[in-house]
Amino acid sequence: MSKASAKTSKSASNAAIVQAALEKLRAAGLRPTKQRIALGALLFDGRDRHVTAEALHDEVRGAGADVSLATVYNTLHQFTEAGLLREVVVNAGASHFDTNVGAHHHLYYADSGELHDVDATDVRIEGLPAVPRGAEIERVDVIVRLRRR
Amino acid sequence: MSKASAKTSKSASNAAIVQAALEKLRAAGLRPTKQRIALGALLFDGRDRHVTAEALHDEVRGAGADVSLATVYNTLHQFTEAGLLREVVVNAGASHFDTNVGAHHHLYYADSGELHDVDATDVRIEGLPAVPRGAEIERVDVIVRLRRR
DNA sequence: CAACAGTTTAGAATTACTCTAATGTACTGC
DNA sequence: GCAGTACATTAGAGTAATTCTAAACTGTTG
Ligand SMILES: [Mn+2]
Ligand SMILES: [Mn+2]
Ligand SMILES: [Zn+2]
Ligand SMILES: [Zn+2]
Repeated sequence: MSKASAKTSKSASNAAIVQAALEKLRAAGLRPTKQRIALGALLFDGRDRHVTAEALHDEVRGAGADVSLATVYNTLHQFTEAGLLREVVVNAGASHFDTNVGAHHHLYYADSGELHDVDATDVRIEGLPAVPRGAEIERVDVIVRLRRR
Repeated sequence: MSKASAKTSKSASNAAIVQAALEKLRAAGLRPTKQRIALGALLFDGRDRHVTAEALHDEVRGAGADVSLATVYNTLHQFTEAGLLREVVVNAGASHFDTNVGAHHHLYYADSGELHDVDATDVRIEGLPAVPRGAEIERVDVIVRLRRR
């Protein structure tokens, strides 16, 4: 594979991903700026990802885009409000933003910080108390904390 | 009730709580210092409590003891390591330290920050994937996030 | 009660994140 | 195409929670 063709095929697949990101942004009523497209292209490529603001910032800059950390935070929160991401808190240090917005739970490797999804349709939780009056459930999170043996 | 007798009875019940805290510390191999006893007396009075470092700091100083914030943090972590407390992370802002160290889950009121315990013996979680090889479960947390309706 | 290990503390440092206010850019209507 | 405007980005300052440092203090042991 020549350098040129590699570059071309990379550009081609990028173009499709960028296009998809752009459409997601429009559908969410967010202006498709250069920065939001760059971040969206990394986040909305079909994989289930769990990113930290810092990690995503490093990643987007590594990919050649010039996006400030403030914009990464702004964008992660806007995406979350738009329902394109979900915020997951597993440790006191930092929030993780999750590209899987369906009902699911997590396996958390405390030592590496890795998060893995567990589809919620397979999981039944029984014996929880009745929802207190005047309150409603926003979400139920199950976190299985794992340790390497 | 006279001022004097109120003071006496308060001192008497305090003495019992202080004594219990002191024994807990010795059993855990922690030197029973003035600061650790003051914090222990607040934490180990039999109630199930969920405190933040800042809140406990305010509380212990309100009770007349002179304990620095650094010591509150040190002590909360030492108590946690000793199994006298457990750390609960429900929001990105701050850690909560839980005096209930038995197996249990939480109801979390997102708006007020309140945490309520749900005994784990009543709760069955089915359909979780097998524990990955090379890993073992350290703990399973269920957090029911509630919103006022 | 001396000696030492363990503890406390003020204040500086770090980390994750938010805010401010100035500059830049995407959309709308012409 | 080209304002005009509302929205977006950003550097850098600010904040909140927590940790670190290193000097002073205290509980325990012999
Ligand atoms: Mn947030
Ligand atoms: Mn901790
Ligand atoms: Zn997930
Ligand atoms: Zn609890």
